[in-house]
Amino acid sequence: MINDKMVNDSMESRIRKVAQELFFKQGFAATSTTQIAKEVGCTQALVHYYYRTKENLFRQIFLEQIEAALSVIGQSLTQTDTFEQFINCAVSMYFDALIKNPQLPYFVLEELVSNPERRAYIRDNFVKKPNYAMFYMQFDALLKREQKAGRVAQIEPFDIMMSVVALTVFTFLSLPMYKDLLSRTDEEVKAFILHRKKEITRLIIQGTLPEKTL
Amino acid sequence: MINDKMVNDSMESRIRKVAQELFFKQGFAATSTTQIAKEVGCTQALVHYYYRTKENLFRQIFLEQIEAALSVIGQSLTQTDTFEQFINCAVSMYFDALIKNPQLPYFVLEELVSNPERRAYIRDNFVKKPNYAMFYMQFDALLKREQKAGRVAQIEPFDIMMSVVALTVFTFLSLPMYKDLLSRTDEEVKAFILHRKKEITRLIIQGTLPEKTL
DNA sequence: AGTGTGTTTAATAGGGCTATTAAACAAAGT
DNA sequence: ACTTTGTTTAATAGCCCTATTAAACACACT
Repeated sequence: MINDKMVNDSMESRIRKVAQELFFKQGFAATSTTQIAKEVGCTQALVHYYYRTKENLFRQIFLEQIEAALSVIGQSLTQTDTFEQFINCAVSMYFDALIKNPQLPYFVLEELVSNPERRAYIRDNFVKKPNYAMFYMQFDALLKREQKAGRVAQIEPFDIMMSVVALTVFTFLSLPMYKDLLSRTDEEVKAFILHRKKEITRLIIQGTLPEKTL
Repeated sequence: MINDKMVNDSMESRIRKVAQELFFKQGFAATSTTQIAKEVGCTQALVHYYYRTKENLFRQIFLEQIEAALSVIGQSLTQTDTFEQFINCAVSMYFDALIKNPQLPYFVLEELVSNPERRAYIRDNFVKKPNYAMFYMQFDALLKREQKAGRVAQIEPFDIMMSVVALTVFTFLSLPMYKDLLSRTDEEVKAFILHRKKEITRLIIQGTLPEKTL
């Protein structure tokens, strides 16, 4: 059995892989090309040979991750019909994606918060792109349809999105604190994530029921 | 009119004030004592004269902020009787506190996530202290009482806390993105915060209603 | 005037960082 | 055998950082 990583163990990809791990763990500022090189087992000059600048190396990794994260969201819309189905599906897919990549939320947050230029870059290259607008319009249409049918309360689509993202993302942001402050084992952390997934789905669905049914 | 800051404009406190602003804006790693000194208008040696190390200076600011943030939570319990009142009060106080200090959530998050030693420090000095446990027990008692009375669904107190904190904190974490990615004015940002405050309160209250009333 | 105390600066040691450059190395093509 | 091309290293320039030290400064007390 030969997998991707064994085939692709060139220095270039090893550097990239190690860099990603370290950037995820420590952020951009706290990670040096020297440290990356040491962990890879090559000289620091080689990191610059392949990627020229640290910023360059970082940007490649960052954009790839953003793109992957955004693509997850779009998928859940094509597969569902009712609002409840959509929430179930979206939260589930979101969680599954982040379980495989639990440091992603913090990584993206840190680099977007601490660097205004990166925000400008994301605005111009993602938010303004038709993909994003289309997703939002599709979601808006689904929601309006369900609201007309009396199955969902009159809440702004943006509010629902915000709440779902907040609850989901924060779960992963808080993991290091949950683990260390409350002295939890890895097993307990895993159980906590799955528990929150269920509770978040429940909260959103109940919280968006129309008044009539209350 | 003479206020605190005018009276207390000694170099020591000016350094501390500037340091806090910069740590808030940029985080620990990205802020240098040289930069602090430049902004204050003194030599970098003076920063070390008063605080000896950068870590020391940081820790003083960090702990003060944590302590202030935690004290806010406790207050809302003493003033309320029903669960709905409590949620209203807690979210409101939380929001009001963070509106005055919008960078606090990111600041605390960053330093807790990126530094395991600080987590250990917080665990030993705050989580294990009776204050925190007492708050949790009080909340637990209030919740159980309301659940018995059939006014609140059977949800774990920890889940409710997590959801409230997630929704509140994330609102402020996302502000830079909300502003820049969606090109919002400061006025719009302010309105957004107040809007989210209302929606979050609504979501939590409706999301914790017992089945019978649904 | 002189002494002491606390504040501030200039200078610097010592280290790590990014990025570049020239040289060594390896493998393939001719 | 020689050249070419791509990979890797060693060395280093140049910068910024933290922390320390000795010296200058200011002010109060006697």
